Amino acid sequence: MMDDSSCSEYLPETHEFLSSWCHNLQEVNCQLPLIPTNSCYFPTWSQEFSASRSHSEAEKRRRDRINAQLSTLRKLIPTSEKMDKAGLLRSVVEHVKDLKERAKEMSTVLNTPSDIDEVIIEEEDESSINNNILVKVSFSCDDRPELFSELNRGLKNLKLTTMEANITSLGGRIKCIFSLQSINVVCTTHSLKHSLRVLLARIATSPSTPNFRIKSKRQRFFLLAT
Amino acid sequence: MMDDSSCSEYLPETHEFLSSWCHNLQEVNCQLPLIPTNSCYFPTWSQEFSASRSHSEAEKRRRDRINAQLSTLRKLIPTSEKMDKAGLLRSVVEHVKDLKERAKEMSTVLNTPSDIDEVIIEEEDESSINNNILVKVSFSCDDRPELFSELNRGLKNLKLTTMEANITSLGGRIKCIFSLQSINVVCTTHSLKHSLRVLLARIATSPSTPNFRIKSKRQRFFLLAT
DNA sequence: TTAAACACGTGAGAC
DNA sequence: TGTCTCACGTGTTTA
Repeated sequence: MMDDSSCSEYLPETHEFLSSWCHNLQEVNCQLPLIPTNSCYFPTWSQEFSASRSHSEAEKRRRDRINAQLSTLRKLIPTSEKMDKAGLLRSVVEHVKDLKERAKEMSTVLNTPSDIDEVIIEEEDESSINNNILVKVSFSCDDRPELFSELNRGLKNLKLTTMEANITSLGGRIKCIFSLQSINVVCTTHSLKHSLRVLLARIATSPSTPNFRIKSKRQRFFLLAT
Repeated sequence: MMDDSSCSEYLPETHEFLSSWCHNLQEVNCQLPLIPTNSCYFPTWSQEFSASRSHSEAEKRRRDRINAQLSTLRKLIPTSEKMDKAGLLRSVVEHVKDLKERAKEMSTVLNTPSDIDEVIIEEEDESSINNNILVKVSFSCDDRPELFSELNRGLKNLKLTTMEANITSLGGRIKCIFSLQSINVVCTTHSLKHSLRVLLARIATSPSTPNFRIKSKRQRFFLLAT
């Protein structure tokens, strides 16, 4: 009944006209903001109308943001051209599950980094024999330049020496498999494992340096082994 | 002002009461369906009201379907717990791009099946020398039990013998690399390639046996290259 | 005619 | 306070 463009030309007469449409407006749930019949409230109603307009505009922006992502997804998922929103999202769910499963299978088969951070610590059998603590650590997280210096520093602090390391980096993720030996004779296996877990969890979740934004994040491929 | 449960108990008095709220209802855009002041229209309005109710119920079902998929996606995407819908979808887009990229990287590097069906046919250099047609075929599609018998039958029909085959199956996908020799002397290289492409496209898109429902029902589209 | 799908403007609640 | 997000009921369009 009233579009946005006519808002700036709003006049008391218009208000009267609009008011005449409803009575007992407190109870009727109109799509117009409530219009007091006493016209001295006009400025208030005007403000309300403007608020309502900005509200609907903000809501439109929100809808547009969501729909923009949906149409991006549509381009990413083949054969989703003519699907409705729910169907599209169902395909997306399937697709993501699928890709994750395959990525996981691949990492299992090829020992490449998994896409979830993980820390696995195993005690080697020789530990009890040699009176040394020997642990094997498998560690996955996002790759970033400072990772190794942080790892080295942390391991040094824990008085651990690296006997063997196998590092695989793929698609912005990194997987490290270490064989570590403790040179701290007073440390128990239990506390050592705990400290290691804390250290690695910290390193895994520590944010990257601000200027290291992986541009393609996935276009890097290098494979290191020792 | 009136919830669903009171609908079945709708009475003319109620209608009068509701009618009293508005006048000139043709022009006021109420959230109630239009209520003619003449009560002889009551059945019509009742129908309209019931239609409106089923409409809003259907709309609610639609919203629920969409939101169910969104919350499934939320579980699949880490760190998306407290994101709004647009943010969640942005993460999903990123995630899908990421996973696709990684899968592609992997298949490129490791010669494992890609997630899109593809047929690549190359003519071997010796073809011209030996007066034989030798082609190398790289073929990816969804894996299923009948695939090989279909392939064998198809290749036999085209009078092709398999000189060499390298087959990799991973995550419900399969990649076959064949070296094929034509024993049909009257066939041209061009027509042979075309027949092969048709055969492989048919096999790739042919539906699996009903009892072999692979869990990962991937969308497929076709990429042909020579 | 019915049913499904969408965009819209609004009220409620969070912060 | 204002700003943002969400669910809701509605009008419209298409099949």
